[in-house]
Amino acid sequence: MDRELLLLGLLRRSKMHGYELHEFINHNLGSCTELKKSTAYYLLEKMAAQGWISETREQKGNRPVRRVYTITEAGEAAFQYLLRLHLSSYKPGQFSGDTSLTFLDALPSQEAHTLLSLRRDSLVHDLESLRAVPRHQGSIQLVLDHHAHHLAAELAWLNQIIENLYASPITEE
Amino acid sequence: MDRELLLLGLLRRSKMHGYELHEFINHNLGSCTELKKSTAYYLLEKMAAQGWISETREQKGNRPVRRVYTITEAGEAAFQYLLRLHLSSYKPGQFSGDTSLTFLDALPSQEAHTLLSLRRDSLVHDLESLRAVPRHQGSIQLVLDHHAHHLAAELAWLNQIIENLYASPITEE
DNA sequence: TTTTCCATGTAACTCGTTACATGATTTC
DNA sequence: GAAATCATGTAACGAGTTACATGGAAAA
Repeated sequence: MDRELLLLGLLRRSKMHGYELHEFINHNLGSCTELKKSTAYYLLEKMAAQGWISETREQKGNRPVRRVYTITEAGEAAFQYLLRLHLSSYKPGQFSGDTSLTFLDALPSQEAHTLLSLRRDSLVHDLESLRAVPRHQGSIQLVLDHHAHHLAAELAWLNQIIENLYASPITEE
Repeated sequence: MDRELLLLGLLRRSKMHGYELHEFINHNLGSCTELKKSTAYYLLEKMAAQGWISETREQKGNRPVRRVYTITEAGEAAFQYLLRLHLSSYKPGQFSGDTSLTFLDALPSQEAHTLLSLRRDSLVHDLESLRAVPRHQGSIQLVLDHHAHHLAAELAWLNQIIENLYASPITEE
């Protein structure tokens, strides 16, 4: 229902074909959301069958026929409904690698330190590349900011944990 | 691979049966992680087949036979491997309802305000119930803290957005 | 005595991914 | 002429959930 919303929302702006949608998402939201090509095609077919979008065909030269999708009235209604539904409630979801944290004390604190430092590195890397993304207009930027906000929060937290690991080892070994 | 790690980690502490594992997770980590009963049974069977855990049977009175699982050497090795693997890298994942944020500007700012306030309410509720959880020892507490940290970050962010919605409406209508 | 808890199981299903295959077109 | 891009498609798989079914035991 989440990815449907995404596709509907994009089709609301302008009609597009599958490849185009996938590309747009990857380029503009790739750092926050992922939508595989096959998933896009799959969802588009499904939504077309549901009557949320309608399909017209285009062809250029000898290339595969483009299936260009337009949002329908039913689709617009679904969009409006889903948007409100998702906006109005918070579902925590999982935070990155929490499970492994559960067992951090199974490791010697020195190794825990090393591993978490690696984690921090990959986090910093993500954060940097996110900040390198050019600004968007409207609420797309909101999503990017949101993501960055969380990464920053995670970084702060990680730093604190790593520091504490020096101060008071939590090892059992 | 994440839930496997969780089950292995718990079985490392003491042997348990499926129901027990599920209950432990729900009671102690329920606010951060979810693991459905059937998923637990399913994974336990799979891991037993893989040789990561071994099964013994117990029975009390006339109740269904308990399948009690013990971690094997192979399981311990897997645990050690998976733990390091997961600890050492950060995978951002999705942040709550980001998709809907992408299209926030499709709503009149007053309604956006109302909806996000609702979202904040549910977030505050989650945060409060998380803080009501009694403290645990060791790194289980780490996970709870981590979760709380993120909820707090999300709350701060949401508050800021909601405020901005007053200051400078982003509506198109 | 009715509800909740204990303890399992399983068949069907959804969602999404992986890993392929095809073939024209543009760019280097 | 090789590589990347355009544009689709599909079969098979995996993880996890839903929804169901079974029954004894303990608690209200």
